[in-house]
Amino acid sequence: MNSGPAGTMPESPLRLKLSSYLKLTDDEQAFLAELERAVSRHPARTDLLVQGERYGSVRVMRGGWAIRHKALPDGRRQVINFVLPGDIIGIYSNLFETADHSITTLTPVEVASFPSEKILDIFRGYPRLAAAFAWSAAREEAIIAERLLSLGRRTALERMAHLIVELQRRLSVINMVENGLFTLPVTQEILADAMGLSIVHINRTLRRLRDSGLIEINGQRITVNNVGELSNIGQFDDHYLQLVRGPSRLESAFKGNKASAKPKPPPQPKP
Amino acid sequence: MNSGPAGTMPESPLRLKLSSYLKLTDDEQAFLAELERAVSRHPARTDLLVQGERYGSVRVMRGGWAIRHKALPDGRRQVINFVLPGDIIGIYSNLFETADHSITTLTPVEVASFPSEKILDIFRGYPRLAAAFAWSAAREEAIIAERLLSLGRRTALERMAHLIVELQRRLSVINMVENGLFTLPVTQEILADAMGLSIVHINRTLRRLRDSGLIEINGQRITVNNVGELSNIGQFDDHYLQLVRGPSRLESAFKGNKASAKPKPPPQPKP
DNA sequence: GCGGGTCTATAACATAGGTTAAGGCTTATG
DNA sequence: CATAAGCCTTAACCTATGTTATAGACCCGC
Repeated sequence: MNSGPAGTMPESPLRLKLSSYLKLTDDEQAFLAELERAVSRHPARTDLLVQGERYGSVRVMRGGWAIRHKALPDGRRQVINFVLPGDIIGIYSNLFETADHSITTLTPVEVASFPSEKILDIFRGYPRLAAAFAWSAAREEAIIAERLLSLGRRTALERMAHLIVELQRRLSVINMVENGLFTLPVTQEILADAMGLSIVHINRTLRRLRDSGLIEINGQRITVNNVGELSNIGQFDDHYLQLVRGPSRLESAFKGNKASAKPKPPPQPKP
Repeated sequence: MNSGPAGTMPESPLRLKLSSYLKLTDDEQAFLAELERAVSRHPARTDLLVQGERYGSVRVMRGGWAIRHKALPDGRRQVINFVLPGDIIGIYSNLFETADHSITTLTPVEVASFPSEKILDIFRGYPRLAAAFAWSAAREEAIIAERLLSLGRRTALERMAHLIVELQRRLSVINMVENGLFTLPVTQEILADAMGLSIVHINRTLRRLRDSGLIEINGQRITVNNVGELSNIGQFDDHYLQLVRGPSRLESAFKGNKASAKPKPPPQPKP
């Protein structure tokens, strides 16, 4: 996992993630570091947020894993997404009265938080950063949409293959994969709830993947031996993850905008 | 459908929708109207956006239905969401290079569009509107997450019931439901792709709902006879739709912020 | 007013994935 | 050190949903 010299601020996964989209200026980096300063720790299996409760501040995962999940009144549960280091919890959904989902830690976790109102400051003062945050939010939505495609149209085997490749890709960006090996601190029950399958069928499916030599699992360590084949099986197309792809569209948007920003100052909102 | 006197600007569904969240000032309404001025029409079964192509401007649905969908290389398809009047296409995903999904019209459609860069203007000049847009985006994500729960954990009958109630609710906000009756311009094939089911099973499921008298269908007109029971079956909880619920959290956020906005002007971005 | 397309409807049959049950392994605990 | 609590694993059996096939209704262009 990420760690720095004791007492120092370790590398920020959020910064790493945003950097894959946009080269941040020193100024922006400083502001970001400021946002992430108030850090708290929580043990594994703790609720950071509970369906129906009010949102507090905006949270940024700095280390550890969590899940975002929704439950039906009768107890059935769906994991919406895995929350990884660098992920932001409730940037915009903070605008809701109460949460329509829960967030629960899977491992001990380190979370930074800042008051929701800061978002408005970002909008006004750091438009590039605001766009990077919006990009991150859009990416999260894209991940969920892709998962919807999985649950709706992929078979169990395809789903599992797809998920494993996705997690590997997402973790790579924040330097949490080494030679196809990463930590997957997730029980088969949670996998089942994430893939819309039964726990037994998850087991069967993992067995098939292991038997065909595509992956290896010992404990919470998983090794991906053949990403290519796994991607084929899952019909994985990294498009939706919006990883590094040439000069950012945003850069040019701002170039075009810089000009218009001076001659035409934005109108003042009426109180 | 929405219509106004010929030649006049008809009521804006986007304004209606946002108003359910936030009372807009005259100024904000004017700006919104300006954003929606450039209107174009498209026939049914037209692609407004194709998976893999570049995004153009930001689009606002003013009338008609569309679907947002993703396809697998082998042709299987998942409808991610229904795009209804008042919905915004690609506010933030515009920040991506290319689209990871397609948008296709189901009916003739009226769409307003404005250049992506305007979003930055909104951020800077109309923070309340920016928040309302963010609310709308977060709501859309919540809808997708709820759909994920449906596909993962609800049975076919429950899914259909849930979808029907959801659509009725969403359409109500923009005045497109009368006495439980609304237009559903959707083939069973599209329903199948939306619910992750086969077309045959959609047919069976609709039949059950019709036989139990909960709904009536003639052509594209659907009547919901018993929302209560339908909601029960689908375990429908309108929480995720974030409909009117008391004094908006946002209002107070801005009250709190108004004070700090003056004494502490937002820092200038470095060019 | 006729052929062809599209959509709904249903029946008969097939299967992916669910359920139940049971054993074993590991770690925690008194 | 014995018991319990989680978790993984597998087998046997079951069912919700998929597949294939066929027919009829409707609409459209010529």
